[in-house]
Amino acid sequence: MSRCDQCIARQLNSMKTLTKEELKEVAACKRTLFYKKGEVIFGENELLSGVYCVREGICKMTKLSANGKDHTVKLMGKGKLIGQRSVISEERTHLSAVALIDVELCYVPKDQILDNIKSNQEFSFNVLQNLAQDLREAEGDLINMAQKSVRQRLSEALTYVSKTFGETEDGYLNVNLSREDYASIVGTATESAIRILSQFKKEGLISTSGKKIKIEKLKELERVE
Amino acid sequence: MSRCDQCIARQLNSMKTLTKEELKEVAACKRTLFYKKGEVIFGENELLSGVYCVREGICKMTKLSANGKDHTVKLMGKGKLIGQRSVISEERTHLSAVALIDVELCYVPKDQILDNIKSNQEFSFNVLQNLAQDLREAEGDLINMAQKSVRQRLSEALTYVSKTFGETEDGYLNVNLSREDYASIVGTATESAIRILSQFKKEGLISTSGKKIKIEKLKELERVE
DNA sequence: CTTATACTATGATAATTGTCATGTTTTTCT
DNA sequence: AGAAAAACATGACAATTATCATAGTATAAG
Repeated sequence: MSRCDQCIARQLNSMKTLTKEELKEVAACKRTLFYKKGEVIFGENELLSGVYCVREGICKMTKLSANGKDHTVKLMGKGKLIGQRSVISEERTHLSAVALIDVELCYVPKDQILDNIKSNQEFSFNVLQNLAQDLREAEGDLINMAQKSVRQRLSEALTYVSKTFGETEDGYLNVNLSREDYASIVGTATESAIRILSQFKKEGLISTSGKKIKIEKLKELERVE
Repeated sequence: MSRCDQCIARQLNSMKTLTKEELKEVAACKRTLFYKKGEVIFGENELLSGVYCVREGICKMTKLSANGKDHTVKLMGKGKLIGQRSVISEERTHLSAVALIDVELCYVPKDQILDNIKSNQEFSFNVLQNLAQDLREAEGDLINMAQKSVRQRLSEALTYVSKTFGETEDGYLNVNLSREDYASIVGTATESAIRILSQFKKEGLISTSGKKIKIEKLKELERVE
């Protein structure tokens, strides 16, 4: 049982507004969990008894479709709280959470979260603002899906991964997702994602080395139509 | 300046948790507004100084796309609070609000809302739950957009309108949207929406009289692929 | 009532995207 | 290192959806 007050991940979400006392309580009841790439944290339609704070790594939130493929609704990196929505609305999960790469998570029982929402006004308002932000992003994604081509969406996925998870010294994306992962994020067939990445390569917008991707011309990639 | 405590619309949202005293304050500062079909309540990228509660009618929340068409993200019927997200996250609007049919709205200054969020814990938690619910719906819509065909999405739009806004005695939808409205909701070209509605007619799933639509075989319409 | 305007309808065609098949390359495991 | 598995790549073709053109129909305004 480690302390929470110096956790970097905590600084990135609503828990930054908790008092020292409240943090001690969280630290006392939390558990640290490790999942390997591909492991399932929870599935669809489950009842959660707590939320998971991403300390290290990235999870994907996915929904299985009728045809057996799954769509990645969003990626959760360091500091993101997984399961918050379900816990707050007291509903079953409608997405599953899967480790996209190896992850370290802190599990916090839901009562700990709900109690703080009821007692700490600053915390509560911060959660509210975060949810509002999430809602804005979800609506933005919806509009992108409705109005933009696969090509545009894939170019945005690449720049998103670059900006959110960074690049190595030699310019490659820090996180190496498979073509299938990209297809699932963009909402297209894996072959289509592969084809368009090949186009981007031919056009000099990106280059690859194995499954590693380097963005060569960011400005032009962002202007793709 | 009318009273709020007996307003039906209020019962449908977080304001149902306000105390009599708080409601009096809201009643004292609110203004009732009327917009005709097609009139704009606010545009994209605006700063809002309050929220709008739908007392009567329906508004659509839309986003203009690069090609000049706009996409309808959601419909706001009786009791829905418009602008709540922007006010809470203290950001500019990213959608515009337009009267889909004639509407009557109550405008409530944002301080009135924010003050109640800070002082009334029950209200605050209710707003939180509503936002969580909205987020769930937005993610659901995103997945539908990614995974379902235009035909499926249109059939869902029809059943949604039927269930949400009801039907007349003779079975026609209470709200008569244009084909263009449906296209905007479904995220397709107007011609495609028209074509598919024609197919539905031929298949006996719906019938029409002028622009009025009647769902003939709900179960089968819901099973459309 | 009639004329203008907006909405609905449908055909023809093009563009985008998905599916299936097949082969190559890369990674992983022993 | 070598075999097996997974991921990547690409062609051929099918299905879906968008776009353009054109015409009919309903609705509102004068």
